[in-house]
Parts: sequence; structure tokens; C-alpha cells
Amino acid sequence: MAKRPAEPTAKAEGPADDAVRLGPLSNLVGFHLRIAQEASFRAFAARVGDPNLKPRRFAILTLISENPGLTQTALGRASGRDKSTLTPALDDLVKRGLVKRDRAANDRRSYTLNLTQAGEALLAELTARAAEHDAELDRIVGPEQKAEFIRMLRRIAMTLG
Amino acid sequence: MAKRPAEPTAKAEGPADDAVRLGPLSNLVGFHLRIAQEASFRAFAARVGDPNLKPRRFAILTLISENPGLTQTALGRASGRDKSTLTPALDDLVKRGLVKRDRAANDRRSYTLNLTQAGEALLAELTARAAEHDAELDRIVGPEQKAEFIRMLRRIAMTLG
DNA sequence: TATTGTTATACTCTATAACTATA
DNA sequence: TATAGTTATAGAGTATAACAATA
Repeated sequence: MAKRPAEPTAKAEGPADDAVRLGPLSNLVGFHLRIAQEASFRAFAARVGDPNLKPRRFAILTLISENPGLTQTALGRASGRDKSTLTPALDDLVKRGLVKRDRAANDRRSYTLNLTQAGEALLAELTARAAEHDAELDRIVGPEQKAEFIRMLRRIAMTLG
Repeated sequence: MAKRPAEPTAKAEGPADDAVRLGPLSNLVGFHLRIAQEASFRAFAARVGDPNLKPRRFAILTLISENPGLTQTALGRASGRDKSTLTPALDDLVKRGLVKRDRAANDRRSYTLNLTQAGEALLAELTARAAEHDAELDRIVGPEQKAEFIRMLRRIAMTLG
């Protein structure tokens, strides 16, 4: 994917198809963060294949698996979304037999979330694919720089979040 | 913002509010990319203040300013979105007097996009705020590492995109 | 009174497909 | 036939507010 010549083409008809100038955007971390994130999202979706299991759902399954019994409110907090947005997502995951929702013994207002066996199996499968996807990212970032790269991303999230 | 103790708290009632384990997610570049991007997005929105001028619109204004006269299709290609999604966004920007849409002289199917004076003025204002926001990101990433960080993000976008 | 989860509602962003007007 | 832009439509994701059940 070599770069186009990118001469300033002072033709009066405006910039050619691909040779669009980014101007100040090219120095903005936030801009590139978005572009990279979108590319990563698309690549993940393409590799995982299941159009119903986007990164968001994958993260939900992982969080439930890693924190068995957590409540919806806790899950919402952990993923930075309002509890009301989880209802349809979990409805879907329950309907697909991946997640179990049970009343909490001690507090009957809340539910405990757990993966079913099928959920764990699917998650294992997805985790493997996600690892492949991430291996690609590793290669791009450079294996030795990965840790530092993630550290920066975390710092951004923690400091700005 | 020191790290929480993060002891494995083997309490039976499930993970406490904040101490949610990320499991394999913590090693996934893609996951942290999303979190960081969301944090950056929110911080940008908070600093720019105008709820009608999210990063997306800001990028559109910049692209038009940097590439005066470009067409909607070209703009769509440059920002990786279908042309149909630009219609409402541009309608809004035109209605607010920030963008001019004129028929192209040579090809009367297409429009040429330019900023109005008001558009340029607002963009200058926004660019200044975006620069402040990005300065914050600079500080977080580390000024010397910024270039390398952006290079990685671009590499991700180009390779996966 | 406060909290958990659901529901109703609305808004934004996105894409696809069909359409028009030009080419 | 092909392309630029619009419109109609639909889907996903999100938030806020009001609500029922429980604390």
C-alpha cells in the first residue's frame, strides 16, 4: 500500500480523489485514535465473522466470565454505559443461550450474571480469534512496543476518563 | 490516580463495584484503543462545549477548509463514510451558515464545498480548543513519544483499514 | 427514601437501495 | 450506462426519565 505521489496538484478543480489534505488533523492524537479504532473495529468484525458479536458484546461476555455473578449495574459501570443500555444486549445474549440471569440471593432487586456452558464455549472461540486479531496489531505496533503502547492508551483513558 | 489495591477479593458475593477484572481484555490493543478513544471523545466534547460540534463535525470542517471545493463524494471517501451520511450533516452545517454548497462549474451533478467566513472563524476557534485538548493528550503520552504514538496509530489504520 | 432493572421514548450515526439529474 | 447527491428506510447504540419491585 504505497503512498500516492501526493504532489500539491494545484489544479483548479479541487483535490483529487485520494489526495485529501488533513491539515491540523494530522497532528491530533484524538483524530488518529478514532481512525485507528475504527480500523481495528472493522478488522475485528471481519475476523470474528459473526455480525452479532461485535467487540462490545465480546467485552460483555469476557467481563461476565471474568467476574461471575456480577450485576447489571456493575457491568454497566465497568463498561461505561448506562444500565438501561444493557437490557437489550443481555436480553439478546440470554435468548441465544449464552448468558444466565438469576435473581441475587441476598438482594432480590438485582440479577447475577453468568455464562452458560455454551457461552463459555463461544467465548473461548472468540477469544482465540480476538487473539489472532490482536497478534496482527502486535505485529503492526511492534512486539516490544506493545506494552508501552497499551500503557499510553490506559493513561489516556484514566486521565481523561 | 493511584491504582486500587486490586487484591483478588474472594468474597462470595461477586466483584465489588469498581474492582472488575478485565481478564484477557487487558492485553488486547483493540480494547484499549476503544476505551482511550471514548475518553478522548468525551474530553473533546467537554472542552469544545458546543454539543453540536463533535469531533466528527470538526473533522468535516477541517477537511473542507484544507481542501476547498472538494465534492461530497470525495469528502465521504476521505472520512470513510457513505455519501448518504453526509447529506444531513452538511445540511446542518449549511443551515448554520458555516458551509457553502455550490454547483460545480464543470460537472453540474456535483457540489463544491467551501467554508463561509463564519465557518472559517468557527473552525479557527475550534482548532484552538482542539489544540488545547491535544496538548493534554501530549502531556499524557509524553511529548517525545507523541510522534511515535501517532505513527503507530496511523500504521494500524493503514494496515488494517 | 434509595437502588435494581425494565420500559418508553428520542436522538444520532450509519448503511443500503431506489430515485433524480446530470454525464 | 455510470456518477453525484438526495431521500426513504432500517438498524444499532446510546441516554433520560418514569416506573415497579425491593431494600
